[in-house]
Amino acid sequence: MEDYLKSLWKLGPKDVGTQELADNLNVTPASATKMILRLTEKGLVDHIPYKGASLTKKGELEALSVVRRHRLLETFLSQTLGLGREQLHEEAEKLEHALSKNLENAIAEYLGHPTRDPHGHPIPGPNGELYNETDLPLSDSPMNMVLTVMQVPDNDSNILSWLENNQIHPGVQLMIISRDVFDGGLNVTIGNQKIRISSSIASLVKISFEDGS
Amino acid sequence: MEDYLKSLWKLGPKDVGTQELADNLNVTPASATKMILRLTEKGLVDHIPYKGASLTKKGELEALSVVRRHRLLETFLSQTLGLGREQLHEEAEKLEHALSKNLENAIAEYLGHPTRDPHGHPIPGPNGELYNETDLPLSDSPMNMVLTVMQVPDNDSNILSWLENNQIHPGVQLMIISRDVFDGGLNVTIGNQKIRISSSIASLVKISFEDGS
DNA sequence: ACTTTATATTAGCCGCGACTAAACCAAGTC
DNA sequence: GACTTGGTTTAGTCGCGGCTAATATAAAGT
Repeated sequence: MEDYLKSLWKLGPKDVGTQELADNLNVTPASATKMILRLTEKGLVDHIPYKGASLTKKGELEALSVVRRHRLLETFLSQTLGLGREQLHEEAEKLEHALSKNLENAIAEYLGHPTRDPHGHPIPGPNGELYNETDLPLSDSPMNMVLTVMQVPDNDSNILSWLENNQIHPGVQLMIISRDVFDGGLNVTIGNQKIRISSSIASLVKISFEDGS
Repeated sequence: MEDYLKSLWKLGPKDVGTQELADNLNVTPASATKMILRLTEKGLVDHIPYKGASLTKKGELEALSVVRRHRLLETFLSQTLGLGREQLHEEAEKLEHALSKNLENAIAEYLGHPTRDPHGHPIPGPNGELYNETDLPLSDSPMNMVLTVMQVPDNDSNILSWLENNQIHPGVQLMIISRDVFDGGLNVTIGNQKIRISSSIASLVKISFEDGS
């Protein structure tokens, strides 16, 4: 149930189709429909048959609570155990549903109430507060400017490992040198390395123009 | 399922009755019977109808794995977040089922492969190894000897809070001054305090004669 | 030996979350 | 306007883990 709310949040705020939701959760469309009905019953979701589903205010708060637990856990596991960024998502995914409010608070306290997880994703506050998102996809960013990496994806450990191997993670600075006209691939400098980033990956990395500190 | 294995282990190794098991898990006897049948089916439990159930070798290993996760988590949460001893059990209870082998290993590594949890309970090894238990109940211990507290109970936060308030926790040294003939209550000195410990609580505290270090 | 009593078990139900197979709807095509 | 098509929903099933109510069994007392 919490997984469905989280997916609806991630795929939203637009109406999400059954298929899309099901794919996201590795579940059949039939299962998704059934769950959507249950969530609608509980007042967490608005559902227009044959159209799609979206979170109600109540559902959104619930979803943000799950996201908060997830990202706090990632931060906590990274900080204490030093897990690699590419392992965090999977572990947090399992633990998030078993995290009590108490422990959530203790962890937040311990970490000094962080606002970003190790992938750079914003951590919702205890009441679902989420500050305005201003980071931009690397794929849409201007050339020849110093850019600070702010966010990397969390859910694909292959991509994450590749990024890690190329020193791309939050806080790192880089510059786009050229952009391939045909496929949108980027040539970037990072430190004194030059690497090429495919457009599909570049669209998953978010940057800001300011120094990320 | 894991909870049933854990309870059977805790109440064992004797045959455990349906009632006793059900009480331990806050569940009706009917539910316990049903689960016992399922576990028997899986080869984790031996069941003699109307008699009781006990773990098979396979079931015991599974149970020990759960206990290991539980106690590692308690140790981890205590160490990192500084949770009070009386909060640990409840939180670990929830998380233990969601702890991957990977994370279990990482935590054990981080903690330096501890052999006791914060309540002094032995932590089974990764393959279920459990060293010989030599600690004795305080209630059965001789008077006028320096005793080292080795274990306190983990599952009753009221008792645990009381013990904590009276400085009784693993590592502390105390001495039995006198034993009530009628109810078995103990008068003990601990530091320069004198306190009385009821026999029911004394039977839950385990000690050793050696220095516990 | 027969009956009482306490404990165990079975039967039948519910909710969650998954599945397959079949029916259904909305859209775009001919 | 009828038809194909692709996504959606419904119907029916399963396993897990709970429950209540009814039944069965073992053990103990008369």
